[in-house]
Amino acid sequence: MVNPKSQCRLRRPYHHGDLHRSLVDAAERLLEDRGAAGVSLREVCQCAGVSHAAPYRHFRDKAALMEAVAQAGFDQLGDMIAAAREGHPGDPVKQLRDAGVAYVLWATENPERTRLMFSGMMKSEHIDAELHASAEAAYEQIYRIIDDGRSCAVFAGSTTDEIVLTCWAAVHGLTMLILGSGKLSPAGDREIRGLANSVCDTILSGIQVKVRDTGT
Amino acid sequence: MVNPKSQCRLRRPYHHGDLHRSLVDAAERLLEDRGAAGVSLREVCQCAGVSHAAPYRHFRDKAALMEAVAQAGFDQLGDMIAAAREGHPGDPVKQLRDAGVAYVLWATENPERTRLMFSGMMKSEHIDAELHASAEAAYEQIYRIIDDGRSCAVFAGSTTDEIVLTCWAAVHGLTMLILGSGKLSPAGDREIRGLANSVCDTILSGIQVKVRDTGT
DNA sequence: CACACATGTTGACACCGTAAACATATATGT
DNA sequence: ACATATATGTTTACGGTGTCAACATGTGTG
Repeated sequence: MVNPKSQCRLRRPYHHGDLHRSLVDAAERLLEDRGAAGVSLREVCQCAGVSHAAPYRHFRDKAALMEAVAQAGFDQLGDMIAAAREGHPGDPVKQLRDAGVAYVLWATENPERTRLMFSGMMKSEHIDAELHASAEAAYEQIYRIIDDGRSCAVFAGSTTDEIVLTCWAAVHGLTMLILGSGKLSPAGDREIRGLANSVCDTILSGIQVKVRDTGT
Repeated sequence: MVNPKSQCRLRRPYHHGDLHRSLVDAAERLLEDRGAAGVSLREVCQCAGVSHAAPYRHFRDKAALMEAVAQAGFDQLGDMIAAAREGHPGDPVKQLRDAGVAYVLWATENPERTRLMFSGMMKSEHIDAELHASAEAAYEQIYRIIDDGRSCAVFAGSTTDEIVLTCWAAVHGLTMLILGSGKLSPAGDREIRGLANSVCDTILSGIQVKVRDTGT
């Protein structure tokens, strides 16, 4: 039941269609190649082809818009980890390794989004419930890997949560060091993969049940 | 050789004395209880009792001022780690554990400064050489711990740098998760200490030379 | 077809970072 | 000692930003 007029509505209808989405996309693009400090709401608007006050019909704040961007990031990141998990059914070690590498790779490919996700924005105040849920979902993926590993006596350690925390911390920390310090700024995926694997190795050798060493 | 006038110079001499320092201090205070987004150069000025353009005699930028704050942070952090190292001479395991705990504790006590240090500010562009040096010095402390540990066959692993990276990443990652996600927001030092120790344990059990298990 | 409502626009405001022109205190050379 | 140069702080001004209120324009519903 399409209004005949809408068939030839080719240029900027007064109503934008899906501004919410367009704004998030524009903000995402702008964020990734200008850095968080360099993204202005007004430019996002201009980039989405609307006036500078339009976003206020869809987002409470500039902060709220950025929260939406962060949430989208968490969803993507969670999917990457989920994929790693489903890629090696029944093999928690490989799952964990792949998940770690995927985490680092995604983050280095989306540095600004990653920074946004983890620093400050969601810091306190009134984090949106949805954002929190998305972040939780990503965490959940790793939790399952570790929990499976403990069920089949592959991983050892006091608590699942404790192991998850350590793994997440190690991978996340590596990520942040790569993104942040300028100290580590590996050129390509290959080197990043190497670092990620190295960190995962150490962690794994710390949480795997020790293989009985029967001497030479 | 004091000018007689200067003896009774009790209120605001036209020249501030040590504005550089005052500005860094004010920025630090303001940063820690308003968050990075809420610190305006103008308010820093007002807080230091000078006009809003005064900083430009001492800092190229607002960014440069924040870099100075970050640098001070790295110096403090490095000192904490150095103290942990010197607290247990000849015992790399304890050194590493204490350093890790000190790291996390300092960071949670100075959350905004920590966020500033590691996210974005130093990201690229033209990081000040001094800042880089301070960050490097902190890293150096951990390097020495690991290197000592390898020298006396306490730690095992391919490269010292690789182990340092993993340790730093794990501790730094834990820190960032505590600060960032809202997921972990431990109330007091006790719980933070517990988490830090837990992470350090796992790492240590991954990098220590395996004790020969001779059976039950 | 009239009216309510959602969505987008315009204009205004206070604030911010920055720069140029100006003022003042200290240092330096003679 | 005094004049002058330099370092440091102030004033004024400008463009850009986030946000809000008033207004305009479509869309849906009786």
